Amino acid sequence: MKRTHYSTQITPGMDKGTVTITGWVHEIRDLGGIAFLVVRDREGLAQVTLFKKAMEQEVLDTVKGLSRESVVSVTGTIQKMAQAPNGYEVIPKGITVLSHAASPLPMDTTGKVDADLDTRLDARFMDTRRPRTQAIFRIRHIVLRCIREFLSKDGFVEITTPKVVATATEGGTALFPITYFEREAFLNQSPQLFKQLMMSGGLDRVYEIAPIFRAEEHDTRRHLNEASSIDIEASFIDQKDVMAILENLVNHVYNEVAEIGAKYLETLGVELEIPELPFKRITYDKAINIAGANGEDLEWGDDLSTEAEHIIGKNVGEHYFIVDWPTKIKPFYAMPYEDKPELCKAFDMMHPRMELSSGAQRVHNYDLLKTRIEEQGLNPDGFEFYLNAFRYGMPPHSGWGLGTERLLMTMLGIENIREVVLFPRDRRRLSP
RNA sequence: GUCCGGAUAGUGUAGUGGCCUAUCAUGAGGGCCUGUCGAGCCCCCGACCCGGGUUCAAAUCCCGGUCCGGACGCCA
Repeated sequence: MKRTHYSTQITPGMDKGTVTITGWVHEIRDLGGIAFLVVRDREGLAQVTLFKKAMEQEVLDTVKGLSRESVVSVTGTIQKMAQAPNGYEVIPKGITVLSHAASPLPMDTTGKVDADLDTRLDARFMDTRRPRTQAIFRIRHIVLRCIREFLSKDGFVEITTPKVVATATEGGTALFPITYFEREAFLNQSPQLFKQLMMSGGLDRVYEIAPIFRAEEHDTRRHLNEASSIDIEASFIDQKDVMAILENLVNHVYNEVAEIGAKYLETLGVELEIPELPFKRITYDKAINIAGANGEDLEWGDDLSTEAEHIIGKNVGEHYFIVDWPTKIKPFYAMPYEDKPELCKAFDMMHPRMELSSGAQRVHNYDLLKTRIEEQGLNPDGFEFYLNAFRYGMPPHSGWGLGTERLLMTMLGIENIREVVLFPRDRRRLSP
């Protein structure tokens, strides 16, 4: 039962060697006197060939009783064979059925018949057996791993902040209320306040990759109610510095995926276009002018509409930053320019299709922060745990949050955000 | 939340009033076949989302519901 090799670790050069492979019955092709059993594991496919005359009856009986997607262990001899896929086949000595799969299957795993996304998500355990779906999640792993490597190398300390929080007073998006013993609590919408606390806390540079929860009833291909956010916060640097970190990170991730994930990109039929450095910078003023010149009129101080994002994205054609936003449409913690306080040191990082990230230099002055909270129509009393950290030595600092799913879907040209999350949570789906 | 579109075998589909005892593929069951690789061939099984209405006649038209897709809105 114990595997000696993944399917792709076996080579024709191992001719006559004995191996044990494990996996799922992908297909059985019975030609009469000869039969082919294709076993699929995480890495690929292996062909097991049965010459019926030369095979023990026990092995033949086992194969006869096999259903597609059953889990098997096959021990046999490697046969170098030019006609076989991968140049080798396994001549079995013994086949063990570890788990018998019922039929009919909830969906096809071989690529012969499509399934709707909804069907696939209902049967996600089977959907991820498909090479295509598996490729997406293997790339997701590469992305997350190399982000951790990149930030760690750059001096960032990985932290974990609470997802269960007490107050709904952070403003903006709607929160999911939950019951916390005898009190009401909420699922956190962002690690923003906590990562800032750690600037006062002296960690200097922190990052977190964790779920965020938004109770908005948005129902689009680029929104989720539970998403994964990549957040950084760093002291003694400004918004321009963290923008440089962000664009370098994105460029690095693309390069790593192109190299390490080449096999999976091929499975997906994706030719990665690596975004060039530096990303273009356009001001908010220029952004609304571009939108206006193309028929989407916005008042100064409006947030960008979906249509405006598309127009500007098409106009720019590659990753870009929008900088110098009106202070009033950015959160209270974005730092206003000293000489022009109606603008702030906030930025959005955009892919032509959608927003990927937003960030800013933060307000680190207690009085200004308190004023800004009030100006945004919020009550500073609800922010005591947060504001307190600004009273006893808070360094200037900056940071951003980057949507993992949006990074992935734009990278891979995937239309629906649900494709890049194993078990997406949206307006309707809560299971599995 | 608003608007638009949709729901037919396990899966993906064709079918816009009678020719539907519902198409095709895949799949399941059975059979033939010693080099398949989306194997091939033969037989067979399996479906009109739910409720109401119109009509001589409804998968098809109308109304309500449920579910799904898309756009927009909402969105640190």
